[in-house]
Amino acid sequence: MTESRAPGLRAQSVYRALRRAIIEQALKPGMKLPEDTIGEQLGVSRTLVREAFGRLAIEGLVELKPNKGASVAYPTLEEARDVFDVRRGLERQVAESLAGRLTAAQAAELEEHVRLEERAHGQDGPESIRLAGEFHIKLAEMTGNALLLRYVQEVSSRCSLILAIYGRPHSSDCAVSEHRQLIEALRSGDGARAASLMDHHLQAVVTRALLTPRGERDIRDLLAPYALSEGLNPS
Amino acid sequence: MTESRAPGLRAQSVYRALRRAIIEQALKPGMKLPEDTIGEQLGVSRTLVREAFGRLAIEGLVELKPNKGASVAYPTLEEARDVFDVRRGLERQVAESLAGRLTAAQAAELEEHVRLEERAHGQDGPESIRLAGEFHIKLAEMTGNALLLRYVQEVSSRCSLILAIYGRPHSSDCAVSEHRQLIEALRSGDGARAASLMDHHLQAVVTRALLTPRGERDIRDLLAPYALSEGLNPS
DNA sequence: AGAGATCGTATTGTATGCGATTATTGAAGA
DNA sequence: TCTTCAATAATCGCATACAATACGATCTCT
Repeated sequence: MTESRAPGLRAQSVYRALRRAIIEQALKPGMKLPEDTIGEQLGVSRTLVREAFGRLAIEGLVELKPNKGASVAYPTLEEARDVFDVRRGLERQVAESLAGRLTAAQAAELEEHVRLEERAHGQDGPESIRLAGEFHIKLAEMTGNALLLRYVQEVSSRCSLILAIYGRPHSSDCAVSEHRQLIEALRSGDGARAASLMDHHLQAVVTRALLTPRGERDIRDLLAPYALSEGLNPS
Repeated sequence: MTESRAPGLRAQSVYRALRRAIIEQALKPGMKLPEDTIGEQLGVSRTLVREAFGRLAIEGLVELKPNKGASVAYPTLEEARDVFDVRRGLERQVAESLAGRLTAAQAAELEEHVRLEERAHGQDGPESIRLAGEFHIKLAEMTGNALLLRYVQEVSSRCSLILAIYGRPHSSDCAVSEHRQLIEALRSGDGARAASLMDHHLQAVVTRALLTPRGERDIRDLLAPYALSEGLNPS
């Protein structure tokens, strides 16, 4: 009696565990993911691990090369742009769909959330990042459109991964004030304005996080830590 | 030597086979899908079938109930609306992204495609439906955004399934003329107009296919074929 | 010593097996 | 005849077993 739960639930647990581990960067981008090691660690067989891998691969969080196994995805800058573009489109739709249809309770919930964000601001903990992400998820939930929610969740995950790779140390990715404005626009029922705000907000995230040219900017910066770890002295 | 192909390829074959079978309604909505029957039929083990099921479940083509197995999805009208809503948003984005950026070759390809559609019009064969769907896929491809393409493919599949359930006999789902107008708008670079055309085009598909109230409209209509097949005589 | 071949090990891809859960059949009782 | 319940059969969830491939180390030959 290890802990036999409902069927199909352990599979999902594995999926969720890996997903979180990737997003929180316990598993770093590019890292190799051997099936049996992970299965062993999580107390399940390779079967379930593979199942989780399949799902994560579809969501773009792991890469799955034939006969070579799985590794944490390492999106290229091009893929990153694609993801952000789609995300903007998706969340624009969220905003349009929500404008003027927000119940009082929902608006209150959002404002409470923003308050939490505000408090967590300053501390650069993962808390701040998580909250910022959850704000967008909450909005998607409120549309009542399950598919839209799923897509937003997916692109959000991928964005986390992307920012982990290409983002600045901690740019506190979402500005709280922008969230506030957005709520206000949604309340007032101005769909076009809400959509536009959302669009610019996400665009701002990209520029703040510096998804711009950078990238293979300077090889020295990429190599410096390795040099140090080897006791070498970069000129 | 049955036909051992590259590894991982058979898994995908199973996925594709099932996907097509569902979309072409060889496997009808709601139909039960026992793992070993299908595996036997396709010459693979349950393992690969399950893998395919997982993917198809994510894409909303099969439903997967714990301990009860898989069946072809039978979307509710609500889910159907959600899917079409998201699709409109997604394809709006396709249109905006493509407006003014169409190369001459691409435009030519689209026009050729529309010509094919026109020819296939009239015959109500599945050919006509397939072509109409492919037009939208082609557009998504041309954006060069892999994620956007994937999402559009997914919602397209689901729309096929939905129209199979709730659609009129054969409403020849896309009007050729609307495709023509759209191409013209894309050429001229008028993004707003292209987006709007796309939006209305897809809206028109919904109304043509009668995704409106209907549904559990009249039980007699649903039962009539069964009565006939039993030699019964509906009053 | 270095380049290349060869063998062993690790890891993946797929099939099969076992226990558990659910569906189905049939018989007994009302 | 209809219901109820039990036994059996079918199916699923998951682990394990086996085959194929890729990776790495040793060994050889120049």
